[in-house]
Amino acid sequence: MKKEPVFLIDAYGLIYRAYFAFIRNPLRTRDGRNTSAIFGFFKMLFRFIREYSPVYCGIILDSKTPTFREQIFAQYKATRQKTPEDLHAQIPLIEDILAEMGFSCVRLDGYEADDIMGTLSVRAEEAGHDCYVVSSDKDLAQLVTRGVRIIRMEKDNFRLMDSDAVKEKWGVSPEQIIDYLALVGDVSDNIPGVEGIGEKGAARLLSLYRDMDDIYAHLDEMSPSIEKKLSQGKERAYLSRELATIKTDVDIDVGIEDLKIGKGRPDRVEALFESHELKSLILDYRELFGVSSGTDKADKETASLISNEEDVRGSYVSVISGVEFDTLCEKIKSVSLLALDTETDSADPFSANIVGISFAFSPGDAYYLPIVSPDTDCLDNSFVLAGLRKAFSSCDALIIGQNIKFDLHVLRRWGLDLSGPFFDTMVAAWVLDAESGNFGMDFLAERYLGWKTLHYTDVVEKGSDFSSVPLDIATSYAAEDADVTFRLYEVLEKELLKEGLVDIFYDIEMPILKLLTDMESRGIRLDADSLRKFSVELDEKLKDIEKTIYACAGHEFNINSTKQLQIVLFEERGLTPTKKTKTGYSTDISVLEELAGIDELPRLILEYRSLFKLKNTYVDVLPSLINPVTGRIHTWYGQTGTATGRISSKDPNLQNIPIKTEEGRRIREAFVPDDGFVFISADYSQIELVILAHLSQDQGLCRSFIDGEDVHRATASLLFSVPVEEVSVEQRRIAKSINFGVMYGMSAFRLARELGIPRKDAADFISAYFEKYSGIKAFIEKVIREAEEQGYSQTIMGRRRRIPYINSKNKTQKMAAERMAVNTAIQGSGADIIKKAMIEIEKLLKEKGLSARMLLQVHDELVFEVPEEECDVTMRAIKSCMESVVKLSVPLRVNVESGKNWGQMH
DNA sequence: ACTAACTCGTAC
DNA sequence: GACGTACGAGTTAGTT
Repeated sequence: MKKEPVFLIDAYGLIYRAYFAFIRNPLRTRDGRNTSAIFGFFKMLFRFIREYSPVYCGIILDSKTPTFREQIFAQYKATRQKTPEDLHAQIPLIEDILAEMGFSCVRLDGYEADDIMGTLSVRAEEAGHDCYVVSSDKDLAQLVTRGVRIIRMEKDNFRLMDSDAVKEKWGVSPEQIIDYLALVGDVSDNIPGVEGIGEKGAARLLSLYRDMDDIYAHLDEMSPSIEKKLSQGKERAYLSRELATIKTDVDIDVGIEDLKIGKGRPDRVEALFESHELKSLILDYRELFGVSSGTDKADKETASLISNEEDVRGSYVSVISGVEFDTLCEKIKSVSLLALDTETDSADPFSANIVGISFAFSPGDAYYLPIVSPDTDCLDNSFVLAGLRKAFSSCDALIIGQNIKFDLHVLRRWGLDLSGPFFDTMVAAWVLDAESGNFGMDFLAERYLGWKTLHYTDVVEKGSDFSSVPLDIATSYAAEDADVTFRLYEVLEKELLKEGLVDIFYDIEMPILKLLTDMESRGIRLDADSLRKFSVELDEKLKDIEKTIYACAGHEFNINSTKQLQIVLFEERGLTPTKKTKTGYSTDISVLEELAGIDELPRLILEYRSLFKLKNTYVDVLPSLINPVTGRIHTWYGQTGTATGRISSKDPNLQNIPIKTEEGRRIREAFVPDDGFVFISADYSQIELVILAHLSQDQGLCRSFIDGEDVHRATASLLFSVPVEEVSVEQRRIAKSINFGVMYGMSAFRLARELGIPRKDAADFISAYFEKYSGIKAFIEKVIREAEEQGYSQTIMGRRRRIPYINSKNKTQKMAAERMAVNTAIQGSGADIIKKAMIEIEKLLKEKGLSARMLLQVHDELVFEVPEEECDVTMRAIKSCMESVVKLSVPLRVNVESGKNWGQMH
């Protein structure tokens, strides 16, 4: 009869894996001890036992003292991070539990677990047992023979690997693994390997030659570069081989019979699990080891504790019967607050299909309504849709959601329209603290509720989606989201009130949310054919320039690699670098422009770059983003994407479509209105400078706007003391640079570079500017002072942004913070104004019965699609609406134009 | 193979 | 070090 197999478990491998699996969300006892490693280790061990029912099973540990490998090579594992203290503390606890369970733990000073496993595997095989080494370390593959195999932990599965599997995975046989490792090296163990030989190269060499000696005996057959690498790395290769070789003859006093799992002491095991507050492991343990429960009392306590845990989760209801659904609908109709969250099969709001909807009506009272489920019959979809439609139409609750714009799209495409009012917890958190940059629900739950949520990745397998999550898990995840959203609402609502941000939130951001949803779902039409033609033209031009560049450089290279370009420009051609980056010399546009006068190549690179950018960022991408259902492009407007209050746009970003160059403008021209419609574009004239004038009340700046002058010309006139009509083109250019520079806190260094003048001259311009515009100087100082005192910068409508480093002792940080403070006051006010205008325009259009559709917002510009016959009246309405949305002490002017494409206007 | 950091370039 | 706010393409170096 065949002998029972012997299993050897690499304990540290499992322990590390368990600990880091929970690293973002560690398990802790009530008094704060980390128990992630204990929990994860035994979960995995139990799963292993369930699958393999081992009789012989040794738990093998690494030496606590340095091993012989460190003696050979001091750098061995030198780059490893030190074991975290809270992990280290769990190891003896794990050993204790294992001992009480009846497992033998084996370790030996001076040797790694690998060496012990190697030795015991040989002994097991000799004694006629099959042997399995449980580890995910690829080094162990060298132990594989006919009788020895390895079991790798992959995600949640165990994968058995024999000789063929090793060959398939690494391309070499188990006997060659040592040589393979010696050539490739190992980053985590800090084994050097041969420099320049990677996995591919090593596998190829070992398919041609038996082993390393064989390789070195035939160096003359190699290509020159491989030969060079090998001969230079010979010493390291042989050292690496020694390090990678697992010992199979360690002098250790352990026999196979010692590995037999002994009789455990269940009461002690359970007490230990209990002391670590890991009750679910007790159940697993009892089930696996067939332990009859201990005393009645302990049993009852445990059972009640476990059911308590389940009570919290179990109160989330899966809605799968008609009666439950009816009850849910009744609730929707009668409540005044309702949190909802949709689950979908994709993160893209314009293609995602609905998988389920969760609702919460008060803290803890949450429901999950599955639409699609892998393991449960759902209610008829059209029945559910009809029922929800009816319920929502007679619902007047405040609808609460996290990133609810997404849900609105999904529901709308499913056939369910919600009209609000809305409360978006993500937007609320952003209004409260835009600087934090994180508005994800998991983060907010932790920050505002101290609640650790189930994470999406805990529930959905990688590469899969929510439609394949079993109902009970889907319910605990989805209903928790709705529950947490509801609870966040309660906290955030109070915070908004306390911080005086209620108006911004309810009067601006929530109406904007609705508006953005409409703009996004309308989308915009694109003339894809014209772009495809353009793409071909660009491709030809690029190929030409590429050839010219190679000819000019004398060889081919990757033009897109700044690293290679640096070599070509600054080494081969001997050009002088004019600017540095963190990693080397800059090759950006300003540098190339300077060099273009001296050398031909930089000019070619400039042209190449601009065309390459156009083609790969816009021309080829935009047509691919046309939605097959609507035939239009649907951008995603980010309402929480900026720290200043602006809106952002992505997939595609329609806020950075080229306009400055003739070639770039062709892309704008590809944006066209629907048949029978024209575009209207309305943009604020110099809005940020107007705001600066208003906020600073600077006399000179206000004057030029009141008189309706060209501001840059007026600035030049003041700066150079010449009459307005005598300002030269050059003078206006300088004035324009300074006008913008001031709002961004530009330095003399930068201005000098931009204008190509000495730094001293630039500094003189700036000080002359502030002398003439003394009100601006005072304004900047005031904004900075307020930020220093309050910790935040404020806009015209009371929106705030925290300025973290405004009181920093570090001068660079401090100055950067000052620039942020000043710019936020201006840029953020601009954002406030156009947002308010958008809301007013939408209202006015509705009142007047005009059918114009707002499509795009580009910070100071709005683009509409209007029926041709309504064009003129709509243009007038929009203009007057935008100009009168705020009362400033200087006129706020708007240019309106109409056109048959986006590029035609301006 | 995937990810993060870096550089560059487009817009306002 | 040196100009604010975004998004995104491509390269490179580091990690699985």
